[in-house]
Amino acid sequence: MGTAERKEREKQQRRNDIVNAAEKVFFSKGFEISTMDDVAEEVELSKGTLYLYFKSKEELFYEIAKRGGELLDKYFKKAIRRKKNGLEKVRAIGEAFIKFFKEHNEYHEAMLYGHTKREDGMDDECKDCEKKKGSDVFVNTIIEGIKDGSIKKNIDPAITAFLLWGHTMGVLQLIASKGPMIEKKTGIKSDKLLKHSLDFHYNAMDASK
Amino acid sequence: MGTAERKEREKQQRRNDIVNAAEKVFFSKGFEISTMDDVAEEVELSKGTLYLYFKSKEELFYEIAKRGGELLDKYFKKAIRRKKNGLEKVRAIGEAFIKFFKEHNEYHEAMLYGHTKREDGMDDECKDCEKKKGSDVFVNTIIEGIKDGSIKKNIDPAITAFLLWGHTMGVLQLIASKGPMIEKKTGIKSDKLLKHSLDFHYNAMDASK
Amino acid sequence: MGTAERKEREKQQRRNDIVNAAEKVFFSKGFEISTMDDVAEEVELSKGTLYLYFKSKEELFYEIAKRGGELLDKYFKKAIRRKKNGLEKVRAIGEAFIKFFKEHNEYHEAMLYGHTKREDGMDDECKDCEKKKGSDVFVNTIIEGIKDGSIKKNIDPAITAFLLWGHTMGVLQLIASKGPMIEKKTGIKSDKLLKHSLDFHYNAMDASK
Amino acid sequence: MGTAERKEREKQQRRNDIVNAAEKVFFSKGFEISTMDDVAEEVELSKGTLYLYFKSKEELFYEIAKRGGELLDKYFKKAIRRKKNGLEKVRAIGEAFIKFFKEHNEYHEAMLYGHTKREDGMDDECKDCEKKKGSDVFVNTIIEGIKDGSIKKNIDPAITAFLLWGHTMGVLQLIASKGPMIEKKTGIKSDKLLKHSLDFHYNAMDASK
DNA sequence: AATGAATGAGATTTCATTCAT
DNA sequence: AATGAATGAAATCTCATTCAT
Repeated sequence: MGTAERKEREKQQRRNDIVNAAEKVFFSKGFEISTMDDVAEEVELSKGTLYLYFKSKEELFYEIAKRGGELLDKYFKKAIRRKKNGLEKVRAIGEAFIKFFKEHNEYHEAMLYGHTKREDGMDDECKDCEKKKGSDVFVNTIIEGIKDGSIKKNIDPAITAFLLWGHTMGVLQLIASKGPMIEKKTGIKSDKLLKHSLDFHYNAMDASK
Repeated sequence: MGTAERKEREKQQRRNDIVNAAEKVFFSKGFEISTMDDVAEEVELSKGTLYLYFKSKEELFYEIAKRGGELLDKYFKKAIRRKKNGLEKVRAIGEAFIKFFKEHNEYHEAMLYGHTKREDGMDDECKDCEKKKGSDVFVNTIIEGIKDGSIKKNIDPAITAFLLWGHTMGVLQLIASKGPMIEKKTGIKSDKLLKHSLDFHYNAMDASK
Repeated sequence: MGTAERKEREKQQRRNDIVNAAEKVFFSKGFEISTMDDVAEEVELSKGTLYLYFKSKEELFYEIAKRGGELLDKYFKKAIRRKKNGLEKVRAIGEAFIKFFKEHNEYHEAMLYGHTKREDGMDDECKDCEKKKGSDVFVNTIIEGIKDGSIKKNIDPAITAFLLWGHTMGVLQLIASKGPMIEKKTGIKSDKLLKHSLDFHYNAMDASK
Repeated sequence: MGTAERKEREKQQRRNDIVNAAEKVFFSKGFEISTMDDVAEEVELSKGTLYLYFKSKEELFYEIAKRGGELLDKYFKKAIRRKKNGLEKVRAIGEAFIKFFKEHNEYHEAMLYGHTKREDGMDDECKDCEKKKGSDVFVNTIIEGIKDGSIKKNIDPAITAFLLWGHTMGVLQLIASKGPMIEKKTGIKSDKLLKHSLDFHYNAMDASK
């Protein structure tokens, strides 16, 4: 009794080990360059075994992006707890976003890649589930803010959420590729840029302004 | 006399031919998949010759992104002509941006790629020259607007330009990967999203508001 | 009492199930391509179990060829029943051969494969048992025909049987690979070719001619 | 002058070298088992180079079967020279067939394989060219024999040629797989079997009988 | 008896890059 | 300047077989 359960748990654990190893490799070498051999060596399993758990390199790859999304979602969830209205939650989400990429910059490339790649052939169930969640939080929070009066009534929640998401990603990306150069040339820190970007939106949607 | 000149011209011409061929191949097959063989066949030169003009596939690749940047720059230049003040110019630049990606969607992946990739080993001279130009237009126009009074004095030109750039790229990218889904789910068209994104900035910097 | 027997019966049954599944897989995918995984999935047993009953893929494979041979043998047995002399029996055997490959074309590749492959490492007990049977029928029938006067006395039963067998297989094979082309080019149907091939031998051995 | 020619010759030579090496490997290990690595090592070129000359293992493989066919054809051509009528030519062809497989038994598996394999994806130009030639010789010779009166008028040249071909292949094949066993059991030599098989046809088509 | 996770040696193929001519 | 043959390291994925439970 409980044997099947244990086995299932072990299987999940192994799957997990593989993703962990893949992360380690992918994060240190970059995605395109990393090979299944690298991952196999890191996790100390045979290459063949990898293919028992993931049917292609791509699938293993998406698992990482998914993880990033899930983790980001946790940041969001934690951030909006104990905030008293929609506007504050939006602000908190934005800050969580910044915090996430500060603390888990490794996921940046992974999630970006998920953005970039043409999406075909992936498990439909899994595909984008993380991004859906992410953007849903945005939309729902904005709607909440409109209802509770903290956010202006005349903005479109869907559009605003989409822009908030797109803008933040865009800035993060630009920072990733040009941040150091910007700082060198203008003295402006990446954090300041991000904060500006978010303030931009808060001010625009703040019902009290 | 003039022989050296002619030679130089021919060399440039050949270089150009190669980039043209590379574009054709890259745009039709996608970047990662395209091979130097493909390009060589398209341009009807031997693979070895390609390496006389570009020292790696990457460099050839960046040449395309550069072209995209230059073309975009032309769109900008044309857009701001005959606009009477900085604010209008900024607006025009934003619209030119949208127009550019509508008319030359092929460059999207190329320029995005330029954004994404870690930048090492590139010819320092070439690297980013196109983006510098692009963002310089933004900065200069904003400064002009501040001077002529059409743009609020209390904004930071560098930060604003950077955000304008990053936001627009971010939205474009999100549209590229999720645009169709967004339209299906919410009925919001990509154009509307982009326009919203730009209006966002205009309104925020418009000195008359 | 009877328990051991039942166990043995069950074991045989399971073995049978496996061969059935293997046939299904092999016949639908082709031999070289089929994998033990395919068979395991089809029979709803684990791959490991397959190896309890057959010590290699090859052995499982030969089991199918063997079955084909046994089935063919049944066709032969049935065909010669109620035939009054050796010559008629030979004719009947030939016709049974054609009938067999018409009705069980699936076995063609399997038996051919048995022909083609270098034979090493097979269970000596099993190897060729089916073909022995098959060709024995030929030899015995010819001997019978010589004894009863329906077949010429001056032919060598072993040689004739061997040729009958080889010729028929050769024609079947040629038909399998070139039959359609032949029919398209010359209008000659495969059946006609086979019949010709057999008539060839009957006439040559018919004592009354 | 002549440089291009020389280059072309060298290229053909190299192509030839590869096929030679492939033959050596394939003949000694068997086809399925042989790898491109084996061939590359034998010919002392890199694996990549092999793919410059042949676009797949299959194609390289077919080249060997083709060679076999061409060589067989030469045997045929040589055999029918100086024979005075169709019947004698048919007999000579049969003997050449036997001689060929005695002297170049290595080609047996190769050509058989060509027979067995489902034929798709091969260069249409090349595919079967050798077999076409081979069987055409048969048909033409039989027609010649009918015309010159050495072969019976009431036989169908196409059918007869086809049977002659199929029977001979079938016997050769059976000999290859069972020959030694046959000899052990019955004392009948392979040569005798082949001769019998051919005589069978000669007698049946000999107009003087 | 049955499982099924793990193996690991390889198979085929690709391609950026070099270099002798 | 141009060639293009050659390279060779890698990359992805497969699968018969084993073995601890």
